[in-house]
Amino acid sequence: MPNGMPDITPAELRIMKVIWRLGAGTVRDVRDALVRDGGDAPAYTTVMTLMNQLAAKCALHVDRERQPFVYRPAVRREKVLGYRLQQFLNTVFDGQAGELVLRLVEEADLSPEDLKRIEARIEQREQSERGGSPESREEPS
Amino acid sequence: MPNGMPDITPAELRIMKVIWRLGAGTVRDVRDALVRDGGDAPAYTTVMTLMNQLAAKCALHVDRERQPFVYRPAVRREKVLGYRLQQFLNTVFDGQAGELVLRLVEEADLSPEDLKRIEARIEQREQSERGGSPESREEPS
DNA sequence: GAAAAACTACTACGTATCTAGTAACATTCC
DNA sequence: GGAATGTTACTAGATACGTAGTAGTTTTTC
Repeated sequence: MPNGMPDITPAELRIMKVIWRLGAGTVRDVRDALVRDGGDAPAYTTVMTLMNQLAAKCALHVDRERQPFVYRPAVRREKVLGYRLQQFLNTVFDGQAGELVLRLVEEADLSPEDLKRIEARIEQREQSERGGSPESREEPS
Repeated sequence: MPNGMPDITPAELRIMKVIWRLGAGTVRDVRDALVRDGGDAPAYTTVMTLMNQLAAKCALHVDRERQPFVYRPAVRREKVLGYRLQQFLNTVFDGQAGELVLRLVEEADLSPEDLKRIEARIEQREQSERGGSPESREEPS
């Protein structure tokens, strides 16, 4: 399967985040949201350039029937973030997910609730690792 | 405190990783290591360019007494990776460390040993969170 | 329906990054 | 010491990215 995940730049990612939040929107919608979010929003035409680039790489879908054009996500947030995470993990931590998690647990700002959730997830994983997956049966000869 | 962390590009980071591994080395040492590591190593002069850039931004220290010049790290691996992680966390996951860790625990390739270590670290953290200072034990009444 | 406003397409420019070459300089080996 | 080899300094080009303007088109508003 070709991976097909579009390569989204940092500036483009900022746009995607707004669109994911809105569900759909025009250039103006996105630009306004950015203005509201933080002080330093790019110019209207800059936002448009980015959104068209995103459409060109199939990260956004454009409805050109409506005027003004309505843009909506063509890739799911989870997919994109997962891809970025994979890239980061490989390039910075050489794929050593253990080291990365350890660091986060030690240094990152995690609430007690976060910690609980994480522990639960680990339990769950250990559980399924032991008996769980139907694929990984081992038949001793 | 000024942050002072040099901004290291992806290509530069590949170099830093070799130098951290070697402890110290010449341009040739690094280039040879890259050749051995993977198939597609950059040209000798490319490696030199990158190493000089790293020296210019104080990520490497150059001993110009020796010939050929000997380069060694001027920043610690932990610091650099930590900085990158912070940046990644903020730009991609909006600082939501919980979400990031959860994802890793679910999807990343973690060995049972990794999981154990992580659990231990979480325990430790919850411990110190409750009691505050490391020495003060809290006995439930 | 004409003026005003909004929107879109196309182009452009500065900076960063990656890559590597060329020429000059130093070292080594007969 | 002179040729061969290795090293360094400087330069350069290609691509990507962020940013935004201008001109032309469409829509809205009197």
